[in-house]
Amino acid sequence: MNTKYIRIKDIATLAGVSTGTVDRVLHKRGRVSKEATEKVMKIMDEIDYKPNPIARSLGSNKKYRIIALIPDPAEDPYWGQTNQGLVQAQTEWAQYGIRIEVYPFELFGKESFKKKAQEVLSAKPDGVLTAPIFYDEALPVFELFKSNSIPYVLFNTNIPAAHPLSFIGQDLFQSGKVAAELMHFGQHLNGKLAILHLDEDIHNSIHLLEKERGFREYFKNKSDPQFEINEYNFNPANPAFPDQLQRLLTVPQLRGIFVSTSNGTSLVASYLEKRGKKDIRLIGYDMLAENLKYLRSGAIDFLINQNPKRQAFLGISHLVNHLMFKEKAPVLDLFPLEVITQQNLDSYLSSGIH
Amino acid sequence: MNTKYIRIKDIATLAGVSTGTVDRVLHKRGRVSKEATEKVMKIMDEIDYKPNPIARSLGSNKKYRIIALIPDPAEDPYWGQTNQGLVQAQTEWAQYGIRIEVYPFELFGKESFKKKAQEVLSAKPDGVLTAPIFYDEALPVFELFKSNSIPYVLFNTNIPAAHPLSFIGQDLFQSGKVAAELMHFGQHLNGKLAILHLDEDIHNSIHLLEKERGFREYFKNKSDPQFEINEYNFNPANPAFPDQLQRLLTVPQLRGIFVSTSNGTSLVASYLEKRGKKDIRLIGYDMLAENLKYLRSGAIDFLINQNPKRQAFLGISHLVNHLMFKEKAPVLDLFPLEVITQQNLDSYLSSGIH
DNA sequence: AGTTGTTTTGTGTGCGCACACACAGTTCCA
DNA sequence: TGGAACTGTGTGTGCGCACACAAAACAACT
Repeated sequence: MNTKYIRIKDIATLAGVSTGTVDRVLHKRGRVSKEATEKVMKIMDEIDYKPNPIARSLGSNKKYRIIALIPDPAEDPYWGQTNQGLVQAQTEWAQYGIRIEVYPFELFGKESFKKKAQEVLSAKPDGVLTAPIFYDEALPVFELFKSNSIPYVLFNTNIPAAHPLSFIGQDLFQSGKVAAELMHFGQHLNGKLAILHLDEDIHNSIHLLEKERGFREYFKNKSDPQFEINEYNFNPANPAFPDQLQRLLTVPQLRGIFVSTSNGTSLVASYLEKRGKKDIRLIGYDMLAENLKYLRSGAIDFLINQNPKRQAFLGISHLVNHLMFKEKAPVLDLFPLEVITQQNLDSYLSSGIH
Repeated sequence: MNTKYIRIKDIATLAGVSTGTVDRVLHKRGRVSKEATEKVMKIMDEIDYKPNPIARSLGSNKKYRIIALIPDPAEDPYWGQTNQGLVQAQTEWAQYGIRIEVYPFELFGKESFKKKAQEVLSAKPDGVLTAPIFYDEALPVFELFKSNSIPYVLFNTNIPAAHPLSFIGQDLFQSGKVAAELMHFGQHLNGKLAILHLDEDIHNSIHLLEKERGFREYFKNKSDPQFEINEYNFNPANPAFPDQLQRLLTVPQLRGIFVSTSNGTSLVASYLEKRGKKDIRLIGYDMLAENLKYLRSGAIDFLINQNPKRQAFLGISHLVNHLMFKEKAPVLDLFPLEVITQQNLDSYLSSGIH
């Protein structure tokens, strides 16, 4: 159990060349004769050389610039939490010479996204972290990143076709199933359930549809109480929205509402509370301040935590590990589907990011 | 936003001394005149010097030995998971010259604990991670550690009086409340609830009593369905145990069972399944293989995840950061009270340790 | 053989820190 | 008054690696 680690110097000795040559072979910098390369390669095959990441990052005294291309954090509390993760990552990695710049785009602005993406490109960062919420617009951007060999990590919404260095997020289909399970649990009366999408353009929002699909899937072979499931697509920007919502709440035998977006839940909760919550179960997403308020009051029964803060933080970490320590990031980093209740809420708040 | 970081050399220049002197002041090695110390201290006050942990660990090319003093992992699946966390920590930190040794003691053996603790002491490790499940026996051991200035981190069970470098675990009182909340949720009939402790010596097991206290606390101001709560202390080693359990399940109007230990839950579940689960809700702890089986089958409704694996892993990490990077570990690292259900189970399993 | 150009190889320096060691200055006592 | 014993201080080396640069080897021409 000797923990004596092999150094470049050792390889050099074994191969009968100098450390410089080994270095060149390791980094594929060329300028090495065929013979020397082979000698080194042979030793490398025999020995499991693991470069010391600490010495590596000390030696190559590089500064890295990472750009986060995300919806404007000021515009939306969910993305505000994302931003917190970035700030935390910045603090954590600052001493290693990592600089994180945020390029915000408008939450519902596809054009804004495209424009900012271009800016990111011309800024030539060492790495990019982004949440590709517009599928159609995102894909060509990643082609550009790829051809400029800028590594990029995705979070929140996955686009496997983009072949990112890493994706960080949740299994949204399964997330819908969890919501359904919680909706179903302990119910003893037949009735109706509502899936509520609060978005401007539901058809371009795969992530919401995935959740709905999971939700419905769960109930396919459940019959204990019999439920009729309906979905509603409301646009909060629509003036008729409050009316639509009011009407929804008066649907007879409504047993529960599942809100697929993090922002809408508190709104529904407020309406529900106003007219007296008559056993209508409410399930939504994320620990936004507003949501927590209604979780505490009991208007919201469960929240599923997507943990945007940690998603962002880990996104940066994966990039840093890739750039700085040449470690390979997990292609898929799926977060657990955390169930937040009135009673475990504080334990989540105080635990920060692990 | 200049990320130019301050080095020892810079401080030396500013203070008008050499780097060696600064080094001595920083490490309190003595052999420095009052004047020089003051000069350096003055600069240190003005400037926020953060030593580069990377260079630091490279420079002081030290190897650290950490001993984990835990119940025998082979004896018990819960502690088996703990051990997995240690293995993972070992892999992670091996390249930094950290060696982790496990000193197992018998799960119910106080004498064994004392004996092993002595061995740990004479092995003179650089740090110790331990789960002090025997309160009375643990305290004097920590006194010894302290007087030998061996830093120690506690997990699983907290003994604040031991003043460890760091404690990692959960708020057990709150954990009981979460269990109660889940037990209460969606119930609509009056009846009885059982708290089940499966332990040899309940009175020395503060952690179980804490959970019970939290459980009862929750129901203090709940009356929607009216519950009568009884606790049962069964000793699994007792031959009468199966009978006792059988009898418990036939208690009329029993609505739910809360098992305070991770191991017992699956046993109760098996009995429950055998006689047909008639709406008796079952809540227990931890993602042990057996528990997961019954969670999947529906016999167990919820598990609260104490995450022994991550507790152990982070325990080591805190120690390493303390030893190697001289970072101060959080005195209290409380984990979130994770609620595991049939549907989010897999997302937890696949996510590993974050 | 000499010059120039090209490829290959080795050596040196620095990253920021820890720590050993050497040196200068002081004290103390024979 | 010389030397030992001690104190304060600065310098030097090494950690393992990356990378610049110098040196060497070779090739291709005059």
